[in-house]
Amino acid sequence: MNLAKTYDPNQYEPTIYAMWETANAFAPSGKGEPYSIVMPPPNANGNLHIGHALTFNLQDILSRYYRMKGRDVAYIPGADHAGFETWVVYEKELAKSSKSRFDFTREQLYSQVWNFVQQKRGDMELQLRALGVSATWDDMVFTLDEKVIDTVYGTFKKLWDDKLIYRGERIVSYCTLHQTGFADIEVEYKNEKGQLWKIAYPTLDKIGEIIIATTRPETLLGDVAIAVHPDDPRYKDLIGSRILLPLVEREIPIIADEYVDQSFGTGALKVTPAHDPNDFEIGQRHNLAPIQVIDFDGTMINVPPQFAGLDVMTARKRVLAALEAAELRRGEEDIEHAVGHCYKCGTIIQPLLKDQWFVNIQPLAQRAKKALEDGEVEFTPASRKRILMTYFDNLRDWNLSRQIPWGIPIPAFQNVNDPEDWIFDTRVDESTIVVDGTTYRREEDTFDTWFSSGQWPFITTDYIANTDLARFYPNSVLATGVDIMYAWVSRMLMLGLYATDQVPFKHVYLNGLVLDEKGIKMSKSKGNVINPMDMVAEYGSDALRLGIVASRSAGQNQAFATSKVVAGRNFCNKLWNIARFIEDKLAEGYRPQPPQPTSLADHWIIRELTTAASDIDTQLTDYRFAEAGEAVYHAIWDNVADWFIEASKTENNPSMLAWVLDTSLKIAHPFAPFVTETIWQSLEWHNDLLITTAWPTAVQYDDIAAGEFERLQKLVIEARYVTAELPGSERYGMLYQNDSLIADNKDLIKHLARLKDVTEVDQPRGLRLASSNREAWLDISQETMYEHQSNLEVRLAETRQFINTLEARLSNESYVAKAPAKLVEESRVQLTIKKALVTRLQDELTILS
RNA sequence: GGACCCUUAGCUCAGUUGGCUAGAGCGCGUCAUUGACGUUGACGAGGUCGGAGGUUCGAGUCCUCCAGGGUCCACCA
Repeated sequence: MNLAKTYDPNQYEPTIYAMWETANAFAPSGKGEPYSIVMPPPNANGNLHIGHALTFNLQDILSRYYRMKGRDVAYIPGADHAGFETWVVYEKELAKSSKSRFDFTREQLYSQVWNFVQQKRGDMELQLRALGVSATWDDMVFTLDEKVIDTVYGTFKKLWDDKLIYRGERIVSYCTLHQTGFADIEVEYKNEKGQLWKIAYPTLDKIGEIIIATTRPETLLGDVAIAVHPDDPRYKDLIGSRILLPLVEREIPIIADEYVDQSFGTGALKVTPAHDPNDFEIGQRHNLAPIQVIDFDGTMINVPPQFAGLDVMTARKRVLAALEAAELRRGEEDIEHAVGHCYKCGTIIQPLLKDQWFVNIQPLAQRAKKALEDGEVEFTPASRKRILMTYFDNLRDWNLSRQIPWGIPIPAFQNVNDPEDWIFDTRVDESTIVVDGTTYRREEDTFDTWFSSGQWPFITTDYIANTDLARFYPNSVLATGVDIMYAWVSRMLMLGLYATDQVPFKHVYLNGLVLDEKGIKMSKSKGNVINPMDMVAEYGSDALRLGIVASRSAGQNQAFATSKVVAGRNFCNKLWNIARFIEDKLAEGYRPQPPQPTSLADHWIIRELTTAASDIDTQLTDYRFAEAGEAVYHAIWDNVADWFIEASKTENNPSMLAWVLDTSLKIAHPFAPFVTETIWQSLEWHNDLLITTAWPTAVQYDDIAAGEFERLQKLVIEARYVTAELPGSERYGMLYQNDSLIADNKDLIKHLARLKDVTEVDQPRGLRLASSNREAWLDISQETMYEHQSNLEVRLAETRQFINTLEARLSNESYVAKAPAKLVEESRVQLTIKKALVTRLQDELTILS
C-alpha cells in the first residue's frame, strides 16, 4: 500500500500539473479532426474570480474529453490588457502614492501600467494552472502582443477602406471622473427619483413666456433653441419667433420639430445640442451650433461668471436659485427616470460632445444577424440567440475611442493644416509623421478593449497569417458568461464575419453568473466574494471543479454551494480509496490484460460503465455538464464502489479490477483531472499519461448475466431492508433458499446482505422476501415477524394503490387507443407484476396471522 | 416602457422533444463500526412541482391569467 489513507490534493496537484506541462500534454496532437476553444482572456490586472473558475472548468472538461476522444484539441489561453478596467485599477494604485495620471506623460503611464500588468498577469496564470486548465500555453496570447495589434490594425484599415469607419463630433457617454467616453453598453442605467422642473423662458418683450420642463436645469445655460411640435396649437403662432434664455440673456429661436412629444411636460422642449443626443440631432436638423457648457472634467464652462467652474450638481442648485430669484420657476414634480452611471465608479454619465472614431455598425450587425438566422451558430441556451438578433437590429454606431493611455493606439494621424484630413498609419510610436511633405499629428486616443477582444478567435488562431494554428478557426465552441454576450459575443460575431467571411465559432455556450451562497450577486463592495483559490486550498482543485458544475444549467444565475464542493472532495477521496483497494488486491507486477468477466457482477459492471461512458458522450455533446458529472459520480460511487468492489471481495479477478479502475479514472478525468492522473501515475501497469489516453470503448459482456446481478441486487436490498429493523440478536441471520440463482451466488449474497449464512431448504421457513420474488426466506423469530407485519401492510397498501392507478389507466379507452402501444404494453406488464406481488404479500400476511 | 428568466424535499438546485408511484448533494432520523474509504457503510423520513384556469388519453414539462423574486435592454426632455 503506497497511497495514504485519504487523498490530500495539495500534495499532488502542483506536481501533476508540472508533469503535464513538461510532457507537453496540452499541445494539439496534430491528429484527428480539430477541436478548438479559445479562452475568454481574463483581465491581466488582478485575480481570477469564481465565475472564471466555472467558465474555464467547462472549457477544460470539453478540452480533456475531446482530447481523449482522439480529436486534435487546442484550448488557447489568453490575457486581456483590459484597457479601461486595468486603467481604473492602476489609477487606484497611483492614488495610494498620492499621484495621478496628470503627473506623467502618456508614454510614462503606458510603461508603468505595462510593468504592473506583467506582474499581475503572472499571478493570474498561476491561478489558471491551479484550476488545472489544459491550455496550450505555447499559444498564449496577450491582447497587446504584436500579432494582436497587427491584426487589429488590419481590420481597422479594412473598415477604413470600406468607409465603415468615420470620425465625427457626436454626443458620447462620458465619465467626468475617469475622463473617457464609453460605448453605449458600458453605461449602467439605474431608475432614480428626480425632479422635473418647470421653467419660464420670457418672450423678448418680457410680457409672455414659454414654460419648459427639464430634469437637468443646469444645461439651460447651453440652450440654443426651444422646440415645439409643428402641430401643437398652443405654440403654433410662436414658431419662428425668438425668446430670451434666462440667466444668460441670450436670444434663441423657437423652432418646430416632429421629435417633440406634445403630451410630455409642457410640450415645449429646451434644445441643448452639446449635452443631449436628441437635442444634438435636432440641432443638426436646424443648423444650430452647439454650445458646450459642461467641460470634460465635469465643471461648467462658457457660462456666466457666477456659474463658471462649478460642478454639475452645484451648478444645478445655483441655477435653480437664480431662477427662483428671477421669479421664473413654475413648479416641479417628482419623476422616476433612468440615469446613466459609470459602471466602475458610479459617477453620473454626462452626454458630451466629442470627436470620436465610430464604426458604422449596421452593415456588420445585419450580417451577423443573418448568420444566426441561417443557423451557422447555435446557442445554449437556445433562447439567447433570438435575444442577440434583436440586439443586432437595434445596435447604434460603435464608439471606438477611449481617452486613456492604456490600450492599443488608434492608428490615425491628422493633417496639422487641415483638421478634416485624417490618414491611416501604423507608426503610432511617432507623435508626428510627414507624408508627401505634409505633417500629420497622431491621434492620442486608444481603442475600446472590445475592439481587439472582438477579434479574438481569428487573432489567436493566426487565421489571417495562416499558420499551423489556422486549422482551429472557426472555433468549435465559445463558452463564456451570459453577462458579456452583448459586449463580447456580439462583437466577435460581427468582426469575425467581417474580417474572415466565416462565423468565428459554431456554438455558443453561455453560463450564468455564480451568485453567493444566499443567491446574491457577488461584489467586492458587498464583501461576499468567494475566491476560487481559497476553495482550491481548502478542498482541492478537483473538488472545486466538481462542485461548481454540479446542478448548474446553462444561462441560469445560480448560487454557489460549498456543500457541493465538499461532495466533490469526498468523491475524490472515494476514487482514491477504490484505487487503494484495487492496487492492494492486485499482485505485484500486474500487467494489463483485456477484461475477462466471469461473475455476474463482472458482466454487470461492464454494462454499467459502458452505459455511463456513452451517457456522458451524449450529455457532453448537448453541453449538459451537470448531468454528465452526475453520471460519473453515480457510476463510480454507487456502482463501482458500493456494488462492484463489495462483490469483488468474494471473488478474485485481477483483469476486471484493473479494467474497472482504469475505466473509472478515464470517465472521471475530464471532471476531476488531478486525482485521476495522480492515481493513474501510481498504477504500475501504466507508463503513459491519463490525460492523453483514449476514452473507453465498448467491451463485450453478457447481458443476461448483468440482468441476473440486478435481480440479486433486489434480493440483497430487500434483505437489508428487513434486517435493518431487526434486533441485534437476529440481524445477522440465516437466509433459507430454494433457488438456483441464489445457490450459485451464495457467498456474494451472504457478504452483500451481511448474513450469517445461506442454506438450502425444501420447505419454506421464516419470512419470505416477497418483493424480490425469489424462493428465499429470512430466519426470523415469530415475535419479530409479527412486528414486521406493519411493514408488509404498508407495502401492500402502496402496491394496491399503484394497481388502482394502472387499472384506471388501462380501463380508459382513450389511453389505450391514443397512447403509444409500447406504453400501454408496459402498463399491462407492470399490472401483472404488481398483482403477483400483492398475492405474495398477502400470503406472507396470512402466515403471520 | 420593452424583453427574458426563476418559483420543485429543511437548504442549494437538476429534471432534453409532455409519457406514467418526481431526482441529486448537503442537512435530518435510525443503525453499523476499526484493514479501500467516518471525506465511511446500510436503511429511512421529507415534495398536492408558487396560485388559478385551459389544451391533452396523459402536464413539473405546453397555453392563458395572477402573485412573488431576479436579470438585461431602452436617447422621452
